[in-house]
Amino acid sequence: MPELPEVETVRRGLQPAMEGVTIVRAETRRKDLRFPFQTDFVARLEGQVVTGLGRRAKYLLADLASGDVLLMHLGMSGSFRVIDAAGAAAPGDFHHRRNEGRAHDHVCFTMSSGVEIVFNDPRRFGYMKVVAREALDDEPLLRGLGPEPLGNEFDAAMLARSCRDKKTSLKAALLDQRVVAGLGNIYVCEALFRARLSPRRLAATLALKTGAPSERAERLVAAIHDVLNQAIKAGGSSLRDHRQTTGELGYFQHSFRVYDREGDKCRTPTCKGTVRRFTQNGRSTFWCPGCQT
DNA sequence: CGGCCGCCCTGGTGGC
DNA sequence: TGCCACCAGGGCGGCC
Repeated sequence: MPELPEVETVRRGLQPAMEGVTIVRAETRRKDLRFPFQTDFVARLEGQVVTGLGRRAKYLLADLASGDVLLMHLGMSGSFRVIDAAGAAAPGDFHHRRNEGRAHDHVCFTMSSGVEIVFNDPRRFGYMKVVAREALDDEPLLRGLGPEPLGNEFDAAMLARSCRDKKTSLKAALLDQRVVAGLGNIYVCEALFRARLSPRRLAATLALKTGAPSERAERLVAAIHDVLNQAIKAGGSSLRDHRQTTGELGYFQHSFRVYDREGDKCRTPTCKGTVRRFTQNGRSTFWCPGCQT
């Protein structure tokens, strides 16, 4: 579920509940998520003021007054919900009692405001880790991440440079978090469609022989920007159970042009093609062979 | 080392 | 209705 737009949506949902607020109590309801919790996980959180909530690629980073940073990753199925002091999980919602607990509620933060923040993750591919801020540059989970796709340094020249010596497909290159950090299967498919580039095309063809970016690289960067910005504006995509922290659904899935549309008509007005699906590096690729070359 | 595969885990869906 | 195979948004370790 969570690619960059979904994680950014979660960050914006959690920010008012966390920033400037103290974690009074941190509770882990099992010994591990993807990895075992650190033995001092709870101790390093309790009593700490969250001074800021940021994002790097698909990671959330909560800065703590102690100088530690709480790293959080949603994996495939992780979500947060914010329960206010009255017990409502969403405005006007009085059906959810505090501490009621649902299946797969694994972590609960009780904030000094009375708000509870609950992390739920059925598949447990998500994880949390507390790291000293000065050790963040050496943190294995973050080291090696490529540029933020919406950041200033990510442009056609940079993308072409990091792809020019690759032997792999454009699809695989864009899913490689070292090339650009935060895209997943959905937004890679959508960006390639919008840039009219085939997922099978060699990544190296983003660079000219001189090493300069091809016009394709310019188109691709613009398409990545567009699709991510539009998805963030829509509150992300809700496939299956992804929700915002309020429980509301994002609605960008209605704007998909190829993802999950196998057999449907291509949405390019002048194209009579059909959306196709095939497996690439073990994952589904959706594309229109009529539009994408 | 680059690239690819298998796997971690649970749940929903679609076919029979 | 029940059962089962298959699929899913991520990313790591290990293998070639």
